[in-house]
Amino acid sequence: MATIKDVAKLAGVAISTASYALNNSDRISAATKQKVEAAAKTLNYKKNGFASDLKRTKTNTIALILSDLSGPFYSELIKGVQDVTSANNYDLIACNSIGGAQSTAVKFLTEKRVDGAIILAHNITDELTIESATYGTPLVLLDRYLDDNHVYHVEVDNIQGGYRATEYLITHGHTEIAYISGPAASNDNILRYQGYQNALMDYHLHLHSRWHIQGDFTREGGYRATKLLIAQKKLPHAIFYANDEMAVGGLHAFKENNIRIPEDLSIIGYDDIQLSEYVQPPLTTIKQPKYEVGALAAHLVFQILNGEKIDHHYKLSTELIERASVQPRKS
Amino acid sequence: MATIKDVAKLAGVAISTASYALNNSDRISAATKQKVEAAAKTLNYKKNGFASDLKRTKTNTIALILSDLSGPFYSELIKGVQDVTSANNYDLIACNSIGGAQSTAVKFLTEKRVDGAIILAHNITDELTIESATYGTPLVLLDRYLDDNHVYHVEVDNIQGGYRATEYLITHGHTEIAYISGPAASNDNILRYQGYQNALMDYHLHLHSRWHIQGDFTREGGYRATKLLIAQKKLPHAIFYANDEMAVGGLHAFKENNIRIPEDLSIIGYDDIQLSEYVQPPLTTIKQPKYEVGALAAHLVFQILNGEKIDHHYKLSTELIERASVQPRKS
DNA sequence: CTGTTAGCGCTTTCAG
DNA sequence: CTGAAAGCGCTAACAG
Repeated sequence: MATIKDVAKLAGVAISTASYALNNSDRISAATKQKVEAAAKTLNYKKNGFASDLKRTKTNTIALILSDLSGPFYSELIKGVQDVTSANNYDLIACNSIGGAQSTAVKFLTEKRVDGAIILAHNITDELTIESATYGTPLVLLDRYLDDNHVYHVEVDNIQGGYRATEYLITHGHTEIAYISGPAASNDNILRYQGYQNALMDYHLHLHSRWHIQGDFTREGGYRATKLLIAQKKLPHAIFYANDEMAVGGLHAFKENNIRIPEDLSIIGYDDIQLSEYVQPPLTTIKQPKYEVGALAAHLVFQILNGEKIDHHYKLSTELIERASVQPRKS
Repeated sequence: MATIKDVAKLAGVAISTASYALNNSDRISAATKQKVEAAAKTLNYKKNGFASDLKRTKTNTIALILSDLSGPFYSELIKGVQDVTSANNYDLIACNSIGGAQSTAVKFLTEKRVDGAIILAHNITDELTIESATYGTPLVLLDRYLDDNHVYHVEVDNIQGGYRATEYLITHGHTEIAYISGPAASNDNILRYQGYQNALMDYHLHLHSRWHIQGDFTREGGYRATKLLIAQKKLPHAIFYANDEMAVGGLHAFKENNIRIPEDLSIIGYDDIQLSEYVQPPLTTIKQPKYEVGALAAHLVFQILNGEKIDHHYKLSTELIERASVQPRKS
């Protein structure tokens, strides 16, 4: 492999000259520059990125860490991150955190291979996160809260979202509203449930534990939870699924049991995934500003990188998307 | 930032000793190792990944290059890649090729930041690809063919897939079959069309140019192409959409015009995207073995990395998924 | 088992 | 405008 040394030799100049020429410094005469470039071309010279990163002690790349690269992608979020990253002339790489401490994500975080990172992956431990943050890599967390001076947060207001969903159901005349939850450990889930409770309370409705069914954010889980609900003799008026995937699973269950949505029962989801528009009936749901989350997170990284003092916490709000899965209750 | 030098000093050993200790070499006594590790801990030492990559001249990571990180993800494909990458103890990063020569992808390819790459991105030029391959990075191309000694290919048999789709329509009694194509430049599209032509020929059916409508693989494009088809006075018996996205768009168009699928007209798609199962009616389509493509591609990278001599070309076959959008023609 | 030392390939002062 | 030289942080001979 040709190095800059070879290029310099072939061009008949000093190494530093070659380096300057290749990096478009204006200290180099046009003629010299030509020579060097020609030499580089004939040798098929490629700069070694690591060597220069090492020297400059910065990488110009930030990482987006996700629990699973192959998972359901937050496509909009990525787009947000991507747009501002490239606007700042930085590179973006995505890596997964499968494998915990052995994962690519941890390695990149830990070995200073990136200048900053945006994390949306529950399986990176808090300790590791703090540790990485401490030594100077700006870290923006998207899915949980960590009280550390070097860690920043952007979250969407899940309490408000949960509240809106529930309130919408209530104002459509439903009073018996079930909540099919995500995994108990999920922060998002806890907050949405919080919103659900608040709404119930504000409208003086009772919270029945029989209508809090455990799900897990998967379609399958939504299906099972719904079956369970159906197995209980009495149905609620409406169901708030903690995410759309589960609502889709629920739809299957209802179909199997000949329960019509929204005639017999209204349902609302959360997330506004692509599918929700196509399912029968189209799902009314709470949409999160995913693009904005991504863009904001990336912005923060750059502000921190620039040494600006900024807040540690940002909260974005949600939007209700009305489709056809909720109907006023005809009493 | 603490370096290995600091660690060595604090531990009272030589730099090399520290390095060995940190890398679990068995040449180091347990006691020394303890000392070094303790020192590293108190200094919050993190190895600098680049420095060691530079020294070892390998990175242990391979890249998966996609046209757009935020695009419709080939989730299964990524999973395939991921599984074999981590089985080989390698890291995987995904980067996007938006921005052409300025993109992260090109930078990583070109600056030797990865040991190998799998490319599924039309916007990386052939020249660049070959150039990168030439200097030794194993490259596996997923979406096109390039005749270069250093470039490897895995593709799914699109001719066969196109043939199957068309044949399926024919054996259901349809003789006037339209083809809504992808972008003219797309290799996949060309091959699928080839299969379509072959099937028509084998069954002695005519190829009418009025039934070859230009699309672009997007939902919107499928919608427009379908509108166009509808605007012509006569409808075909069936339509083969070069991908599912376009078929979904087509469905919208038909709905608007009160044309019932599959009663009035049968349609078949290609890809088996997640949506196709949920759309009304569920889409009959050609499924590609995406996971296998990903896994095989990653396998190849490692074989090449190990200096094994392997074929330059692999072809996987497709599968027809029967759902409800095709109906036998009642003449 | 431990220490000395020579680079990996590049950037960047600092003198010409 | 150009060149010599000093490292960035780490690894791996090699010699004790």
